[in-house]
Amino acid sequence: MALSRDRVLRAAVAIADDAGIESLSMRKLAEDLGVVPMALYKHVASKEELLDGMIDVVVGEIDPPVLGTGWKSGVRHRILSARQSLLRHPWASRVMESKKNPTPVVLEYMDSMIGIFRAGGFSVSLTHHVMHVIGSRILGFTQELFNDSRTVDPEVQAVMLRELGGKYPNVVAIATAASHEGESVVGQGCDDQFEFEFALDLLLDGFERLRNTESTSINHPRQLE
Amino acid sequence: MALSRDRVLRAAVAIADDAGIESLSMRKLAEDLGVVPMALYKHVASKEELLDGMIDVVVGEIDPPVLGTGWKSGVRHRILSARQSLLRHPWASRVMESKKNPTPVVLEYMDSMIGIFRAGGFSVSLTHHVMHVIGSRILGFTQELFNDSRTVDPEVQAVMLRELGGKYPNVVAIATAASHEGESVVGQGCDDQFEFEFALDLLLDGFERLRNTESTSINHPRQLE
DNA sequence: ACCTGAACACCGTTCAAGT
DNA sequence: ACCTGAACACCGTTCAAGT
Repeated sequence: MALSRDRVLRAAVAIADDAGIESLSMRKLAEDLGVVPMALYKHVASKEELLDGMIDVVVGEIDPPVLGTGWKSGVRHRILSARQSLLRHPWASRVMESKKNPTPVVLEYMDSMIGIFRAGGFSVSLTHHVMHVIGSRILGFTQELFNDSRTVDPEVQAVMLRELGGKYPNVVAIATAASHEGESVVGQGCDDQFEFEFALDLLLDGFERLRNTESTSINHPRQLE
Repeated sequence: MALSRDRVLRAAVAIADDAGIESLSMRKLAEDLGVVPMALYKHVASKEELLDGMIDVVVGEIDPPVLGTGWKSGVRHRILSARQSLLRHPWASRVMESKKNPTPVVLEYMDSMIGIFRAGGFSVSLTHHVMHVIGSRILGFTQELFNDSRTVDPEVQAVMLRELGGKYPNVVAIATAASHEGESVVGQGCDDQFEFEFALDLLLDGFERLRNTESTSINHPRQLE
């Protein structure tokens, strides 16, 4: 019955699910919990942090990675499970896209996804491209991960990286390799234009292949599993 | 000097570009224009309609389709130009995703994109799948286009379709073909789960091909043009 | 008939006053 | 020391009063 961060987050998710994210206000949330608005601020520092916590609830519902079934089915199941979460909480992807910094839970999700590709024999560099391709499709936060590295003191950055490397080794490996020219540990982040065209051409080539084989196929060129 | 819809929209886009979409309020916009807040409501019915108009400004900046260079380069240039617009106006994709109904300008953009694929020899059905794949990447509104068709009177729907068909023949062709079982003109819209898996598998197959050929290639398996 | 100030019903968050 | 009501600085939009 006592108020807790968990109870606050779950009530907020329920409001957003039922009435839409635009109906979620601190005052409405407090009312639903039978509490004075200011009481919420003991469990979340601000509405911003409330939204972060709500994203973590959604990401926490994604199935853990299934190991030993090959990278392709591993990634496939993970992404389809993520989609189920996002369908249950339609506000989540938009909220995710509106934030500049991923939460630890989101980083953890990305790290384990990267791990699946690496274990499947993908090079660090190819994994990086591939994460860009699926990133904006499934969870729209990848591109901004290290985008402020230019304005950060390189020494502070190195410390940050070493610290993060303990918890998210795969993410750090990708981010480090992203400096194509290698002038610094992280460089100026990765070449977004390159990544965008990489993804675009991957799709266009796929479209071309489908078009060329369509005559030998029916309506749906691919079976549902 | 006189206030006009166009001047209101351009001022709103300027605020969102400079200070972020969260800084855009009717009151701030009025102040920037040297006008009392209520004066805006003669040119836009509500903030919602203001946002629609702003999206139209952004979409209006996308280059018109280049004809006669083949579907692949046509689509490629169109999408890269759309990306430039969205980079100039970083708030635009999020606003677009938050709306349930596309504006006529957006429909027009989709219609001409579909036209490029059709002229390039893509079947209606394949064009439909392919639009789903790029839709959520480039402009995130495709999926919701006809999602309320179940709750609409079929007769009203038929009239709507005939009317729309004049302006957006390609969009209507795609939407009509989307009823896989053909029980009604539009049916219950298209099978989102199928479309999602179609896109996912297209990407996974592409990843696999890249992985398999990576040993014979260097860092970037694909040249920038 | 047109225009607009004040008002209404909200926000997220601060802060001082009360216990 | 803790808790919280009132207050502050905002919203989008309505509406009646003024011209």
